[in-house]
Amino acid sequence: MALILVVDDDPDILKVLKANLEIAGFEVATATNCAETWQFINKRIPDLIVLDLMLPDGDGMDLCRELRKRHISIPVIMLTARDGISDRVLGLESGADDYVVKPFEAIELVARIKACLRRTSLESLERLRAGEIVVDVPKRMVRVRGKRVDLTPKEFELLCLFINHREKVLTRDFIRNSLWKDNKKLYSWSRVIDVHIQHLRSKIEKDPSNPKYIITIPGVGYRFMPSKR
Amino acid sequence: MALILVVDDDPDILKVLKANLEIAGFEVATATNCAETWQFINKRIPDLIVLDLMLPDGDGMDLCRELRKRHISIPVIMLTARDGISDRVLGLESGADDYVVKPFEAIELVARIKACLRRTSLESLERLRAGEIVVDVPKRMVRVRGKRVDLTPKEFELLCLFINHREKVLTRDFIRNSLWKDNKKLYSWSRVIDVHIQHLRSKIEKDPSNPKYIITIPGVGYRFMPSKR
DNA sequence: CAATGGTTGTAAAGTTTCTGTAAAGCCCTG
DNA sequence: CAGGGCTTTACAGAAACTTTACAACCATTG
Repeated sequence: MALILVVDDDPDILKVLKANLEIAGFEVATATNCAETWQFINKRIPDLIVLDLMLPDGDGMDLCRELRKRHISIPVIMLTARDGISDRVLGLESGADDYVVKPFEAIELVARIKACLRRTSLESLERLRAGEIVVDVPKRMVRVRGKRVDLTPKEFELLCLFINHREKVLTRDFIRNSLWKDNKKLYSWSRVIDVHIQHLRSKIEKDPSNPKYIITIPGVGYRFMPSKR
Repeated sequence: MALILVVDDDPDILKVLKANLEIAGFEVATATNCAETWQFINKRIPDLIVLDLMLPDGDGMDLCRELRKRHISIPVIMLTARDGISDRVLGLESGADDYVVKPFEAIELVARIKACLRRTSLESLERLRAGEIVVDVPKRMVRVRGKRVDLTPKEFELLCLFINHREKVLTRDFIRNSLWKDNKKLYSWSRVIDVHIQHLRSKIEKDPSNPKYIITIPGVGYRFMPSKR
């Protein structure tokens, strides 16, 4: 059954929700703040997150946005305190899939969770495929020739970028602008990209010194070739 | 609208798929085995093929390989029986663009078909053509008489310049100002341009010593003539 | 008609720039 | 403070660019 991560700073609410969700047949994990949430997510990706808007060490919306930025696209249901319209709009804009206004009936939450899971399981388009490589974006899992491969966040983003722009030549400028958004500055002469390419090759190529997927276009950039049509 | 050819030996599946795809606005043709598939393809090339892996008179992958061998490069979506070994084999062997695991939701298949068509139809834009030469700019790929040709950055820029100014005589001054922007100085007596022309000719001309595309205009420069039909 | 000078084709050598790679340092988190 | 991930650095080798030298060609000229 599906694993639900519930994040709220009120232990009473957590207790009630956990009980109700388990009755409904879900596996339940809990966290009380942003730090714990990340900690959990780094270990195991749940199928859905129930997220309180206000957390002691941060904002639920920021957390949600950050999830999306890292290509973690599992559904998020927000718990908002008041039902001010602005909160709803903000919640949905931040990438949440649904929201429930406190105080709420546990039954309603369960129903929304089920609906959300049903909806998103159909949209399983989050699977990217290129030749012998299969990327399950929500689970952040990559298989190459059937074998599981663990990628770091940067490597994962890089691979997604390549697959979404298959066959096109990506300049280093383009890659830099895609993976190092505004806040993180990166000197134009930095060789980080090349190094990440090196790491990615060593993980997905059969013979990294004779790459079949990530091809170097000297003087320009790199090209991802899923097959040899 | 796009024409989809669905190949499956189960008439029930065919019926369901046909109905769903037509609702989605596609024109649908069906076949139940390899023989029928080839028969159809010889009459009319569809925009996309949905192909069952197991067919009564052959293997979907073989059919797919055969398509590629005949340079029919329309997208193929495979229907595979189960996850597991099959997708490893798929990845290794066939030239399919995507696959869907049975049993599947019709919605997912439609979504994948749309994604696939969107990808491949966008690709046919941004293309330059000149006689037997096809240049795909974002992919930086050049085909001459159907064969792939690798160009260095300077050669590529030079070729694009020629194609964009076809039939016109380009002086060396003009070429120098176009490819060597201000920062890079280039002595007026340098012969670099001639050397690059030489390299380009050796890659795109059938007989480099009797060029048909890049014609020398003595005392002036060069002219690109794609005219031969 | 042969000599001359200017222009282009061509191959090869010289030079510069770019890339692969390993190793080391940094920074954050647990 | 240990470990993992990210970034920098340094250097060797590869690729591309440029120069150079010479042959071929053509037109003009003495």
